[in-house]
Amino acid sequence: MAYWLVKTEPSEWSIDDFAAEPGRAVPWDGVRNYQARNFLLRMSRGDSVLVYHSSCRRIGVAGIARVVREAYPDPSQFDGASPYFDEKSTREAPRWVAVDLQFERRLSALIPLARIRECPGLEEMPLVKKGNRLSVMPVTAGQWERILSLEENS
DNA sequence: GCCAACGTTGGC
DNA sequence: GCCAACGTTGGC
Repeated sequence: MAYWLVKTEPSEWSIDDFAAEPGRAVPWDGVRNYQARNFLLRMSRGDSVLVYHSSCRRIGVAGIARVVREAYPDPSQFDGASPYFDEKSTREAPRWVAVDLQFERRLSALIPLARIRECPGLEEMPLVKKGNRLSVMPVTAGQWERILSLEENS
């Protein structure tokens, strides 16, 4: 059992969208960064995922999802009508993968990025490092515990 | 809207 | 293989 964090712009897909269809396996597609892709490849069914809202008014961790399908070729890379189309990708050798995530729960209150920055023990998260742009990242068990303790203290 | 930081591209 | 130019990310 491993822990992860994924970023999403809530205007595209938010924790509310997850909550609206709690039983659905939601394809987490459109990841077009090799480092992030490599983390998707390492996800296992049953892993827990923090859902983080970025580029919005209330930035922070909003909820938790679960991996329900491990990495498979991201269909959007073959779709000429998709913004995620990649002309250099082939079905024989796909470049990009998706996983499926399922809603687990909302946090009782969103944990703002500023609080995560302040929290001792979370300094090493790529999320809070200067210039970070990684949209899929691993979370250690200790970091997971600390983040969820911020939920209790809110 | 601004801008720093980063990844990718492409000429050489 | 280097590196400048460019486009994108993402907090503020």
